Amino acid sequence: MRILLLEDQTKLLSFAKKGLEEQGIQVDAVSDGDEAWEMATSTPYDALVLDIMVPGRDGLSILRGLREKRNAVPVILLTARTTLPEKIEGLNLGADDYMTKPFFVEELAARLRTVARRKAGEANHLIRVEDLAMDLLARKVTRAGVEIELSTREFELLEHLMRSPGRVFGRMQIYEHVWGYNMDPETNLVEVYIQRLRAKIDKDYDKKLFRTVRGVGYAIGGA
Amino acid sequence: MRILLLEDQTKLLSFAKKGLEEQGIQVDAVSDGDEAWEMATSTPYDALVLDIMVPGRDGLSILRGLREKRNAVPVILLTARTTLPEKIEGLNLGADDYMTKPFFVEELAARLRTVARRKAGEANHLIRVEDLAMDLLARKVTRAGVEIELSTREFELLEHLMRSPGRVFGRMQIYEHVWGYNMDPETNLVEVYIQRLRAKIDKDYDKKLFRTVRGVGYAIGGA
DNA sequence: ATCTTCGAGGAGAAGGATGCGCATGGGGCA
DNA sequence: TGCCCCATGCGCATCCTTCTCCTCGAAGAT
Repeated sequence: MRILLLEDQTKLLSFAKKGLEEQGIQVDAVSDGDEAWEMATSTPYDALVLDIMVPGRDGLSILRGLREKRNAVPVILLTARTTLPEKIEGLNLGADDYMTKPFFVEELAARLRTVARRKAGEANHLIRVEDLAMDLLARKVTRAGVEIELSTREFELLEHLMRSPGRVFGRMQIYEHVWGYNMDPETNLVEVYIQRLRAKIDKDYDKKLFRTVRGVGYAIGGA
Repeated sequence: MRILLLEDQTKLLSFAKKGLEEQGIQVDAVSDGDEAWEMATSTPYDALVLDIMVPGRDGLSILRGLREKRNAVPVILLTARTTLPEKIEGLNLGADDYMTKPFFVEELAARLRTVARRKAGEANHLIRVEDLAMDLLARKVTRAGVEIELSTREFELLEHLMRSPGRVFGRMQIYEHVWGYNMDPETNLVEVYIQRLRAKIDKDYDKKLFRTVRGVGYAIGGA
């Protein structure tokens, strides 16, 4: 799970980030609203935690903007204890939960898992590996936000690999899953398609996501 | 979230109740219109789902009665596939959305969350995708402000696509939603209608809204 | 230890076959 | 008379095969 955390008190920010990461939640931490907006609109997070009062774009404004763009990412708002009306407004705007500062990091982590799971039924069609994202419903793939055109076979092969990042698959295994029948030992289809995916996905980037394990098979990411 | 569900086919009623509750929606299920009226006027529900054709007070009558009492609770109507005029009448009476039976429970749940999130009274019968706008009430479609004439089938196919911008639908899926029964695998109806919509909507514009995903289906818009 | 050799496995490129989706015209039905 | 549906031919993206060249790594020689 990867989230964006917006909070302008840098001390609290780093404290919360650390605590959440101990619980296995990846956190991108920012203290400026405009920066948060940039990241929220360019990265498919599993959830956002937004402080309402921050420099730049405030949390409510970001939330409103996202919902107008039909972005249903789960959002938890952070409010000062006094600002009740804003809580209400936040929930009306489509926030999933709110927390009053100060808070226990453990509780924030628990709520994050809850809202992420609740939305999972609607939104678990996203698979991410590093900066590579696959949207199963829209059948689109992007790397670093740039869309990549894939044919049907290419897409399905990539999907299979991305569902288990880091895991090495043998050729037979891949063939059975993606093509659906037993492999003619003479063919090199898998190699050909791996090569095509490499050309489209790894070519323009320094960081290579595909990994060849000689004599065994292929894996994506996870290192 | 707690809702009232009125549907006279008891089998469908219990099935839908179960499905919605799995998604965390509390459901009071009734099969009689008079009973539904009693409960709707005495309990503050987050939304109502009303079948139009039921024994006792019918769904449209309940809706009308509530609006006359200035009750702005969100309402989704259930209609048979054939009854087009009643959809429009329902929207005119202040319904927030309609669904054609049979429907997928997940979709009903999604729409419930949508209408419940909206502020009461600002029901929105406009669906927009980029510069393409569909008015469900007036049953009119415009692109860049220019009105486009569509036949009934064309309209309903477009409506289905526009309700989930960017999402790719398979031919069978489309056929089941728009035509309502199982597809003869030999027909190419969907292709023909997509082609017609393209001719009317995409032809004169540089930016193409329709997207073909070979071997899978079609989508509209979506970034 | 380091270097050299060699075989198998993998990368890469290119061309033919396939079948999906586009396009269009015509017949049937309210 | 529109609208809906069916049927047919064609073009092109996709798929798969084939062939060649390159790379890796083991094993023996120095």
